[in-house]
Amino acid sequence: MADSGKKNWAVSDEAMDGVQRITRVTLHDAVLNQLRDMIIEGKLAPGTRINEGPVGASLGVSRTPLREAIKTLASEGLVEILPAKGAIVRRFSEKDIRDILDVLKTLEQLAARLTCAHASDAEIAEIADLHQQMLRLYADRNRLAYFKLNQEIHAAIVRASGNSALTQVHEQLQARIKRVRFIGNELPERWAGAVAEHEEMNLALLARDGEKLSEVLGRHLDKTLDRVRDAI
Amino acid sequence: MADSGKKNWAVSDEAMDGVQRITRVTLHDAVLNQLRDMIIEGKLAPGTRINEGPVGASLGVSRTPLREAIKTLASEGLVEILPAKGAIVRRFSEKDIRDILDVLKTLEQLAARLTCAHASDAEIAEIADLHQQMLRLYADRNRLAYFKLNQEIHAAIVRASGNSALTQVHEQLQARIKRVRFIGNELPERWAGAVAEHEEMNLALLARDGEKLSEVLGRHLDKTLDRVRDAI
DNA sequence: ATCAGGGTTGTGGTATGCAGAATACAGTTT
DNA sequence: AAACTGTATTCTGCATACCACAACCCTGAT
Repeated sequence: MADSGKKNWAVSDEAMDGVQRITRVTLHDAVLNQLRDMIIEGKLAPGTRINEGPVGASLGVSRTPLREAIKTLASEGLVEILPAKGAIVRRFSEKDIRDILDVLKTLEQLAARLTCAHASDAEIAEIADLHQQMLRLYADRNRLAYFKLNQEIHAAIVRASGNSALTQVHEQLQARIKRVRFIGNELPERWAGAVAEHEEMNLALLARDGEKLSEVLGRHLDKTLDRVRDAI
Repeated sequence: MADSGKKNWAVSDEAMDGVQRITRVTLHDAVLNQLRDMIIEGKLAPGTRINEGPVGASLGVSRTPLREAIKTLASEGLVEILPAKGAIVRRFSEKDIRDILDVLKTLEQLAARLTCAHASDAEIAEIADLHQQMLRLYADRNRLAYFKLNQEIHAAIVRASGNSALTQVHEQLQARIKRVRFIGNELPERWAGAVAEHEEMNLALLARDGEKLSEVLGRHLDKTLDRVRDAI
């Protein structure tokens, strides 16, 4: 299945090591990411219609790539497409959020066991490092940066599982509730509680105690619903 | 969140009960489903390039909806898009399959508990009915129909959980390995084993024994990897 | 054999046109 | 005034034409 090309390269593979592939970003991708961010950040509120004309114009893009991006967003569950009416930013009910959190919980618990069992020391150290950074952001009460790093930690734990299907699905569901999750967590005591749970998570991770990590993550996500409930 | 329109209808809601909404299928959707089926059924083999020109022509569709459908397929993980090169049907390695099955197992086990706890008797009866139909197809050695019903049973168990995020994610992952799963299961003894497991599943479901159902599903999916291994 | 050019193909993107559905906006009736 | 109806307008869904440019293919020269 691997690349079986046997070319003799003028430049050795060794020499090309740290070189990062140049990434041609298609307009489709750019628009997709832009729109996704706008939804998550709330610049496009739930219920908002995505009008191809104006939106495309404001992004400086023709209808074609815009429409492609919208279809992709629909398949990711961030917008709904009503035939002949267009796309509207999806609105999540409390049950939707609960359902998503239930699945996320299960996924992260699976990831917890896999990561503790298989991840490299380097990966774990990196997550622990993220955790330390996050603590500093908490000390500074830098909510936005804290939030982003928080999401990144969860994503990193899942990624370290080495299961790409798991990573992708987790990312998809995480994206759906990012918005509401950010709005929640506003009260100081809730925030403090979340940080305490993360501290537990970090210890379990460093000890490679999958069961413990799974248990803490479960609690963490159970409480998340309470934390965000009034943000819906 | 429900429709809060307070119009006075000339026709009462009662009278409009059994009326099924007319569904306009956009070309985008039609093409999407068609292509997905073609990939799952193997008419588009892994590695095949989806050439916009010919494919569009053979489907009798212009590039516009075709390209939209391709982007959606990419987001579903069924094709890969290489910028400036086009889309190729994704090829799954054994590790990919294993990863997906691991996630599917976790998801179905979650569904098992939810369904046994919350599903209506009618839903469970319907699944049991599907099971009986499947047994008849097994008796007839009707592999294709058996396979489809088999997939439908798994999907129905998940759907009965009432968790739509779970349902959607499950469907997405299921679609990715449908193909390889169909090719597997060819040897009679494997087939018989799968049927036996389904029999257990059915009993657990009727007894609403979530733990038992979860355990059987776990075994079932663990064995699935063996069943399909040589089909990769 | 490797490499450099040159033609071909196909994608990514834009612009445009058009049928038909949705919506908004009347005008009419009761 | 409220409800209905017909019309105008907007916007989507889709097709088509067109272009730049990257990728591929082939051939010829070193």
